[in-house]
Amino acid sequence: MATMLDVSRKAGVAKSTVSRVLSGTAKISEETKQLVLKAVEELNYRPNVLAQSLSKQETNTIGLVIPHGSSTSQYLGLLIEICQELADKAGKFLMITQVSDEENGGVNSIRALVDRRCDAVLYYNNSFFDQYNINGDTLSDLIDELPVPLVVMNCYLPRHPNHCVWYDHVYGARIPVDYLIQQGHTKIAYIAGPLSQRTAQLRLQGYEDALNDAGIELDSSLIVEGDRYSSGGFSACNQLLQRKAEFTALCCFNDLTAVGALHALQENHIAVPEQVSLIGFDNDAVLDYLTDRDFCSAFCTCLCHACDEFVAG
Amino acid sequence: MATMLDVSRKAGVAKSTVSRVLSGTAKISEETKQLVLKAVEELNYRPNVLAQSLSKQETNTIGLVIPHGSSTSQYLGLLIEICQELADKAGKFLMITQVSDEENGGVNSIRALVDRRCDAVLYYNNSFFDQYNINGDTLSDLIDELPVPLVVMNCYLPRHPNHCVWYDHVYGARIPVDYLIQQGHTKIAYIAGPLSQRTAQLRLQGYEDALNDAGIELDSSLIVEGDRYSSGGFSACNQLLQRKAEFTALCCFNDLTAVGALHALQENHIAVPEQVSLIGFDNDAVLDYLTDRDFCSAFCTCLCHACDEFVAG
DNA sequence: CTGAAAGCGCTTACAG
DNA sequence: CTGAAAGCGCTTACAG
Repeated sequence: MATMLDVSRKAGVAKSTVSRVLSGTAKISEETKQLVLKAVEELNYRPNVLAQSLSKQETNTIGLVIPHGSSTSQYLGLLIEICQELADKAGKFLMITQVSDEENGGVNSIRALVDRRCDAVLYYNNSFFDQYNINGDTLSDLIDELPVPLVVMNCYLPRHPNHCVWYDHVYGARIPVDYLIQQGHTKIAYIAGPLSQRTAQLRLQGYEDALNDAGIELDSSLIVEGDRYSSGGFSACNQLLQRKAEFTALCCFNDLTAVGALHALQENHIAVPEQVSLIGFDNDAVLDYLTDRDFCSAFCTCLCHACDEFVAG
Repeated sequence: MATMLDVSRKAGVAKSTVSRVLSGTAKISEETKQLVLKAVEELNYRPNVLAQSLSKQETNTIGLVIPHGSSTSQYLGLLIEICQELADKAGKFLMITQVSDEENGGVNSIRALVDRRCDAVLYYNNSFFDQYNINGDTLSDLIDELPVPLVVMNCYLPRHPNHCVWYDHVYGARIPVDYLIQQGHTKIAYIAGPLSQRTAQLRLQGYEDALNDAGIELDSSLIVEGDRYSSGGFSACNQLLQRKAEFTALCCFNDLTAVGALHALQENHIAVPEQVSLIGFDNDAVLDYLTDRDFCSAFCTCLCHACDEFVAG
């Protein structure tokens, strides 16, 4: 591979002159400039970015750490797409790496990007998939320790409110419930996500808050735990039916759960939405492919917690 | 940020000694080793990977270029996941970057990774999404020119058969058709993908080959073009029905197309599979969420064209 | 076992 | 406008 020294020799100038021509940071006579460009062309020269970065003490690179095990998530692709677009606009190189399936995988990935001297690092905290999820304190410690900015997505860090971007799950989850109440429902059942997960806890909280604020008494027999997949929604809904729970509306942790619940209701000949109003969450792409689109979905289109939106379809 | 020089001074040894302790490439007395490690610890020292790479003339890094606009693709996440896993096993760092939405975006991304001295680069050619798709000749030229190996996925390069991994779409697409023929069907309709795309052409070819080899005459009125989405499958199927085409089986470019076709058949009160056998392609995750799973899917689980599989469900 | 020195391929004051 | 030299933070022959 040709180096800058090769180019300078071929052009009969100093290395520094080649550097100046290529960077355009100094006045160079047209004549030598052409000499240099010709040599660059002939040698098919490309600067070594590693050497440039080391010398300039900056890489013009943003690091992005994506979670492990998220191949099924519809968010991942969107996240990458948006980050790439913003990086392009800012003229930065986006260096993406995925967390490995090992202890401290997340921290290791962040450090790997810092060790490669990214000017800043973005970390998407996936509360669901990573078995080796980084906890908030560790993330906060990292932010304090690292020589470059670390921004964490999908996780609230009390010590570093300006270094994190998170969803307001409590608020987001209560919107559809408020809507149902507004429609006159009082017997509203809820199929939660896996309650060991914070997101699921927070959304359940939103459901409870909405009922409380409306003066509707909480009925624990109307709440069942699902697993965030359609199969969990199916069995959870069956549980509700078996215990003869009375409800006119059913709110679900997410759309997949709602799909499962829909199947269970259909099997039990309960008409949706005539007998039971069904509502999901996420505006999941899967909704486009349902034969029967009998429920609506609340969704969250923006990574910023201020932008939650709700559409009843 | 502490450098190796800082560590060496703190430990009272030479820079080279610190390097040797950290790399473990030389015998070092236990005493100085401890001195060095203590200094490393106290200074919270981390080696600069850029400097290491420049000095060692290798980065131990594999580059992966993923296509632009593929946020909706189920393959992307899986591709990343598998590459990451393999890189981990090999002890390599996987540097991922996404193609920008601009002219020469693909080539630029590949070069960006080479300029960062990746030891090898993987490029996933996405025939559907990239409007600025790299053509085969350009890719072959790149392979010849680049100082590191470039491997292209999802594209066959005649000049570099050992630098590409591709799907055998013709073969893959004929398998379900062969199956239908074997079941006794002779009137088999086909909803193609967008025929401006190579993948769609090749799969249609597979359909035609299967019929030819079985001695069944091709009937162009049984072939309609879709758009690879369910809406295209829906309208394509309606076209077939409007022209009163007679068929006992319907084969589709992919599963989304088949989902659309299913809706159209249902609307026209045509029972699946009693009156029409329906078959898709991909084993798309969307199948798990259908209320009526009345068709089966051929799928391709492996990136290697030798591993196509078929399951009739 | 350890150190001094050269080198990786660039950039950038410093001179002229 | 251009060159010689120092420096970015490492590794690795070369000595001893």
